[in-house]
Amino acid sequence: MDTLPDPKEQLAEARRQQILLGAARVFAEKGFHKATTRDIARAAGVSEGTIYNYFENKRDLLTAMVDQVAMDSLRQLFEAHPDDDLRQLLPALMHDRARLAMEHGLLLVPLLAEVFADEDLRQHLYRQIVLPNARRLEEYLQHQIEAGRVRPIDPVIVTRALIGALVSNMLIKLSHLDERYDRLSLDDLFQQLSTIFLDGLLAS
Amino acid sequence: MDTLPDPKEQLAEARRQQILLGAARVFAEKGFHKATTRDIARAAGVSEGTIYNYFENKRDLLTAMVDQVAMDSLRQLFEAHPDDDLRQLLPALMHDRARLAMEHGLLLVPLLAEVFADEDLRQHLYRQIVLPNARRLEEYLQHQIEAGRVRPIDPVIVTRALIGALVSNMLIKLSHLDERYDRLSLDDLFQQLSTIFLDGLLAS
Amino acid sequence: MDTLPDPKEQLAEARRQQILLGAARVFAEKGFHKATTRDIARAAGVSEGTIYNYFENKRDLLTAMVDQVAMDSLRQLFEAHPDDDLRQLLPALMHDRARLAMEHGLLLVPLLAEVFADEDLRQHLYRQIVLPNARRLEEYLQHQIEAGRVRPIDPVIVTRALIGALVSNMLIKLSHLDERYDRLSLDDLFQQLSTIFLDGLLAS
Amino acid sequence: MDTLPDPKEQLAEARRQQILLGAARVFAEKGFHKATTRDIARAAGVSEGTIYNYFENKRDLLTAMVDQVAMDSLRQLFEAHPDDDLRQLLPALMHDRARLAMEHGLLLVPLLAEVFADEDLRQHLYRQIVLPNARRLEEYLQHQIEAGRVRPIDPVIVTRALIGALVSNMLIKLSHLDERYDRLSLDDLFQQLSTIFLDGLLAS
DNA sequence: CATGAATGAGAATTCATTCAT
DNA sequence: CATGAATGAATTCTCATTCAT
Repeated sequence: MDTLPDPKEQLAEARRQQILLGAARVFAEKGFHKATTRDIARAAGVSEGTIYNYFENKRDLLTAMVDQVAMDSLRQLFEAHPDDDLRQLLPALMHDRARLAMEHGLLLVPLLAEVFADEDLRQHLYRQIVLPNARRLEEYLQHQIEAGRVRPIDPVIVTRALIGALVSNMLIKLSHLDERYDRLSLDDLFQQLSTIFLDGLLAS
Repeated sequence: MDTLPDPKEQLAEARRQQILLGAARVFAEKGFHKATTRDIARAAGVSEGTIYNYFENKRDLLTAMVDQVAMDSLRQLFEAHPDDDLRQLLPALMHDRARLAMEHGLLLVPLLAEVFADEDLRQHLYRQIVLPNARRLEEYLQHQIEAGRVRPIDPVIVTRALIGALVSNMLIKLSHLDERYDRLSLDDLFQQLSTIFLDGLLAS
Repeated sequence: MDTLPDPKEQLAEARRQQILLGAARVFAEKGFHKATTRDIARAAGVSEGTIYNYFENKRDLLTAMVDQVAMDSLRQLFEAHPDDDLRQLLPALMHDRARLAMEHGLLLVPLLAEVFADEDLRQHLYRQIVLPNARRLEEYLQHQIEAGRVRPIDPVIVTRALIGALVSNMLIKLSHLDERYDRLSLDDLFQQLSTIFLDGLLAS
Repeated sequence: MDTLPDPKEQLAEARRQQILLGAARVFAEKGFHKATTRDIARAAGVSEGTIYNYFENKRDLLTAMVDQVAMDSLRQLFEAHPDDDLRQLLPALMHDRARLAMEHGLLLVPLLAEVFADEDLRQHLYRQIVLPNARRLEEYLQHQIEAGRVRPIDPVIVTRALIGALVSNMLIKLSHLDERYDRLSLDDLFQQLSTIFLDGLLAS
């Protein structure tokens, strides 16, 4: 229904994906700057020139990746858990985002690197990925607050706090920066994070 | 007791700082990769060659900066708030880390960029800065848990969650990524973050 | 009599002209080197590949243009002014060559550029265009000298002097290099150039 | 008197000349576009990087050459022949310009090529070289016209006609485009050109 | 130690040309 | 013949690092 599968366009899209995948692999291994277009071409199984038939320049590969990840939004999640309370939603949400992180593998790390290094890319990522997804959670929280089921805390801050808490823990786990995380299952991690955010630290 | 102020060494140390400061300024403005040694030399008021009398290479400037930041540890904070409960400690801790971020200004952003891009630097930063500071909080939390004042939640996870929540919010605020943060004082931000972590989201 | 209009060949010739025209337009606008085959294909309304069905390579387009211009020779002019004396012939000749320049527009400039840059092309142009046309004037001058109506000056030198004088003035006028030429009609220009060559500078 | 010979600056100027000379040699041999920076570096006996310490980019080498040639102006000539009439001045002037052409050798040809190809360079050359030199001759002619020794013909046109006549003949001779020029001495060439411009073609 | 000119490896990008469809 | 995606050689320019002065 979206687009008729014009065979030509389909082929082009496949090529795009092929190149993007190759680039992702090389970026994940060497980081953006140390990845040469030669590396990328080789990894994607095309010639260097072909890359430029599908992307403006090397940086454009990054931007395209951001948009790629952005496609995979939270919409389905919220539709699948319409009226759940936070106790069910929060772990599910973490699982979903974690699944995304695992799918895109360590590509996330070099992507983040460039996001920090590049003002424009940072804005691009924030607007394309963070904001649209965050907004759903914000709205959900707002409803819960109005229903009296959640403390009156700024949903914007909560959302970013959640993202930060999740990302930092995932990063440490995936990068094997701290061996204590190697003995910790993702389920346990999400469970504990959920508890923190739901019930707070203080013993009641 | 540490080092007698050998006048020669003092001069050298001053020079080091001078270069580091210049580098920090340029990194903050252009990011690590777009900062040329020429820029740095100019900003520091020395010649390019002189940089290499004090630092191995350009990347070493980054490493040195990490160590610089690391010096400024949490030690004093915990000594100043020995027996405080979390309600006092948490906002103070955030203020302290935020002060650090403001002091080093947006240098943090390019620093983070390279931290993500560079495996070794990532480990270096984690071990030199994150771990030592985190450990103090972990220990503190452990004591509080044992004393029954805090829920039995893994202090390691809590600590990283706190760091992530704080860093993500600060980053958005300092980078002006989201205009809603422009109307939010740091005090309010810290207050809300503290509440989230202390009391949780759920209405009691 | 030359070639029977074989409909197939006619179509091919039309295509050739179509491509050549597109190339001329692009060359005139961007110069030879900055004109890409893609530009040319687009301007000619064909695909890049098609260009290579009609021309060996990009440079061949230039050579073909030279020959194109060469077709338009002075023959008719001399046939139309058989017995005129130099006083009539010279301005007519300048007009004719100027008309040619205007017709081919500023294509001449990038063409000249490559002529200077490319030894082979330079010879090609000299032999295909300059020599055949110049020879007619040389012969005419030779007759006039033998008839005592023109000073005994080397017709070869005179001819090149005339060409140079005409081309340099036209170039400055067409390229708007000198605003004083903007207030000068072509007629006046040719009149003055003719006077110089006919009567010389010295007051008699 | 112009500049105190600062030894450092002198060295730098020598380097500049060294690079310019190398570039001139390569340009003369291969033309501007086919000359690689590698070629130029090798010909100049420096590394590629060094070129860029003295010139903005490859094209800047051309611009610098234009200015170099421009230095060598007609001033001395007019000062040496203050009150001469055209009969002496014209051949002297041609000799002088021809000497210049010989000195800079066939560098002129690739220079001209780029002048035709590059709008900006064309203006640069016209203003830096042609205009200043032409103006002296124009003024001289104006005086002679007012004194009644030269016909009242636009000095601007005459000057460009002279330049064109000289350049075209020289180019053919130096490029060996026409074997008839191989049997013609420069002196004879200049003598005939002078006669044409002074006395005109028509037998008196 | 300070200097900054010289170095040259390295990399992104372009584009004429080919060729399978 | 027409197409245009794929190719990859070729080239300019940058910049971290060295080292003679």
